[in-house]
Amino acid sequence: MNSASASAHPDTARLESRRTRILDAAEKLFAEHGYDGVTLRAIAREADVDVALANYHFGRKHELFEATFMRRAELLNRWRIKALDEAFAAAAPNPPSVRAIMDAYLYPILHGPHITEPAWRSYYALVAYVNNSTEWGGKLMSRFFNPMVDRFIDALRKALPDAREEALFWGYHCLSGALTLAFAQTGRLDKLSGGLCRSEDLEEAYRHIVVFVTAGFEQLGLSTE
Amino acid sequence: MNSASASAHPDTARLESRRTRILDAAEKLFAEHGYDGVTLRAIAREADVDVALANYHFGRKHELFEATFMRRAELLNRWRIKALDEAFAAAAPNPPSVRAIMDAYLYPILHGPHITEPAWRSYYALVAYVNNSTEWGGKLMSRFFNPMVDRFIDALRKALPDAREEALFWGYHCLSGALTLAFAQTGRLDKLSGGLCRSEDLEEAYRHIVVFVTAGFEQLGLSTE
DNA sequence: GTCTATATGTTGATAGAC
DNA sequence: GTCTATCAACATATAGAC
Repeated sequence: MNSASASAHPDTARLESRRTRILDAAEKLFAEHGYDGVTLRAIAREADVDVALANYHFGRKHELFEATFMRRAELLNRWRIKALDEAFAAAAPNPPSVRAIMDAYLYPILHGPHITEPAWRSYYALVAYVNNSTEWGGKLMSRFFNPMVDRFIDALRKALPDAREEALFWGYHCLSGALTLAFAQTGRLDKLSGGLCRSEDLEEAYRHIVVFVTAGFEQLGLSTE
Repeated sequence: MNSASASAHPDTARLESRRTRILDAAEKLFAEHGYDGVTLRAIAREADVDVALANYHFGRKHELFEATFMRRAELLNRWRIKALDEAFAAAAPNPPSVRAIMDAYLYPILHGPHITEPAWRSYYALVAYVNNSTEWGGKLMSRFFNPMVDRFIDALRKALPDAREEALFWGYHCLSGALTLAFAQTGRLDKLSGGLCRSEDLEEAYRHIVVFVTAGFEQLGLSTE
C-alpha cells in the first residue's frame, strides 16, 4: 500500500483531510481579507469542499474564525515558553538578560523552516489583523496569548528590578506592535526603502526588532519615575 | 442671524453638512468593523442620510473609504512636518537629536485637545486597521504618509550618521507598529496589566513609546554591521 | 460525513422622478 | 442634491436525503 495513514483509518483520514483543508482555506482567506471580507462560500471553494461542511465541522462563522486563530496559537505558546525556560536554565541562578528574554520571545517564531511556508505566513498576517482590530484584538489576543505573555512580563520584572510596572506593560505593547506589523507583510517597507528592505523577510525583521526592543526595554527599565 | 456661515451659502452649507456627516459616519464604522464589515446602508443610517447619497458624493465604496482615510491624513502630515521643522530650527546648525525627532513624530498626534474627540479616536483606529491590513497597508499608508516619513528618515540619517540604511527603515517599522497598535485601542493592555494601564490613554502611550523608540533607534544607529 | 435544496435576508449600485 | 424604487447577486444557516 502506498498510503499507510490513509489505509489504516480511511474514514478518519478523509475527515481530517477535509477539516484541515477548511482550516487551511479559512486561514489563507481570513488573513488576506479579514473576517467580514471572506464568505463561507469562498472558503468552501478554496478548500474544494461543500459549503455546508464548514458549518458541520465548526458551527457558526465566528467559531470557524476562532478555531483558525487557535490552531497555531498553542504551538507558538509552546515554542516561546520552552525558549524562556531554557533562558532561565542557562542564566541560573541569575535571571536571564533582557536580550535573552527578547530572543526567547522572537527567535522561535521568526526563525526556522516554518517561516517560508505560505500557511504560516498567512497565520502571521491573521495575527496582525486580529491584534490591531478593535473588534477582535482585546478578546482573542488576550484569550490565547496573555497567559504566555504573563510569563515573559514576569521574566522582565526580574531582569529589570528598577522598572515601574506600567513600563513593563507599555514596553510589551511596543514589542507586540512592532512584531505584528512585521507579521502583516504589507510591502510598505519595500516601497519606503526603495527596495532595500523587504517586509516579507522575517529573519531580517528579527535581527532588527530584537536590537530595537531590547534597547527600548532597558531604557524603560531605568526610569524609576 | 445666528449662523453666518449657513445663511451666507445655505445650499453649500447643507451640502457640506451631508457630505461631512457621511464621512464622519464612515470613519466611525470603518474604524470599528473594517472595510468589509460596513455596508453603505449602515453608513447612511448612521449619518441620517439617504443610501444613494454616499454614491453620489464619493462614487464607489472603496473611494469613500479612501476619502475617509485621506481627510485627516493631510492634517497629521502638516502637524508633524511643522514640528520637525521646528526641531531643526531649534537645533541649528546641528541636526536635531533622535529624541527631538521622535517627539516631532509622536507628540503632535498623541497630545492636544483632539485626542479626546471620538472622531479622532475613530480615525486613529482606522489607521491601525489600514497599517496592518495586507489589502490596504502597502497601498494606502504608502500613498498618504510615505512622503512625510521620508523627511523623518532623512532627519534620523543626519542624527545617526553611523547607522546602516536598513536599520533606519526597520527602526521606522518598529516605531510605526508600536504607534498604530496604540491607535487601535483594543483594551488588551488593560486586561494584561490587570487594569493598571489603559490602552485608550494616548498621553500615557506617548510617554512610554517615545522613550522606547528613542532608545531603539539609538541602539540601531550604533551598529555598523 | 457529505451534499442538495432552500429559507430568509442583505448587498452595492443605479435609473429616473423631483 | 436628494430620494424612491429596484435589480441581480450574494450572504449565512439549516433541514433533510443519502
